[in-house]
Amino acid sequence: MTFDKTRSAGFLANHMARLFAKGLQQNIRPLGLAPAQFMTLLALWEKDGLTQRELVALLDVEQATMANTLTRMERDGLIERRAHPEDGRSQSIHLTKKAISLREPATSAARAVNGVALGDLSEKERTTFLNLTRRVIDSLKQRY
Amino acid sequence: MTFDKTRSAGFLANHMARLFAKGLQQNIRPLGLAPAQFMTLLALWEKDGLTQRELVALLDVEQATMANTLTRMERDGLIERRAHPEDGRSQSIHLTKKAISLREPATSAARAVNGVALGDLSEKERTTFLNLTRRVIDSLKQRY
DNA sequence: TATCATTGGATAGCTTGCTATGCAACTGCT
DNA sequence: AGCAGTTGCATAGCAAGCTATCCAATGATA
Repeated sequence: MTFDKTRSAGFLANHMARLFAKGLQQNIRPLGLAPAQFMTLLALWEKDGLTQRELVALLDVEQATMANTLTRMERDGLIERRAHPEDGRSQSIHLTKKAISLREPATSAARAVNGVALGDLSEKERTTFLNLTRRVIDSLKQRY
Repeated sequence: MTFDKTRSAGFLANHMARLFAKGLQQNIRPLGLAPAQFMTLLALWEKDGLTQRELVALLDVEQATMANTLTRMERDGLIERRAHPEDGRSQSIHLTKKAISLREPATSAARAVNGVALGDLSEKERTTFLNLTRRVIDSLKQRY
């Protein structure tokens, strides 16, 4: 059995992301949220009324992915799509009261997951980990 | 705009994994492979004839996920499911000639992606990155 | 031995990602 | 003004992840 899962960065990245998603999902499911919805809310909590195009740029997902996520969020009463005053093609995305009220419980649930994940690392190691991860992301983004 | 994507480990993990998958997909698509199929092949190249249950344990995905991936791989002529000689419930998974012949090109394609991803890191930093990632995975696995 | 619990897989149904297309609204140019 | 290109979204269709269920084969035990 020479197959070593622990030596490929790609394999590890996939595994880690799945575990993060699993933890986050467990924690925010009681709130009626799914992980991608939470990520989208993170952006909208900071600045309500963004357009889909702006959300795509902020979260770095494909436009089609965002369109579908927004449709589910609208269905779940988290956002409203309003006609954009200046551009007939686009819409601005606005939070509902429900979505606004979820900010505190949802972000603290997410912080809990991050806490578990980094629980075994020292403060210095955490910083190193985040910095290295950012650099890997940058390298990948440049090429792909 | 206070929303800082670069400070949440979970957010970064998701982003990094998506970029890895994107790069891998670009590189192995010409071979007729998809990322999860490649991961599964990694295990089977090392040891042909594993059962689904063993693959689930090795790759740490849910049984249902693996069942579906195997179905697609069977459809694509990469594997065969054969009746297990000792247990009527299970089947052993065997590679086709096609799958065996893909080992070299596919693994070198994957190595190329890892190379790009870690391209900006020193040898020492790469080791550190992999070690920290493994520790994060361990912490998450213990709790979730 | 007959029953009950466990185990290996399959299936249904959902989210989130992707690529590929199509369409309508805007922009720029002549 | 009109046409061509660009841009913002929506939709279709697929892969891969998950949970929840179900079924059949095995195993354990009364």
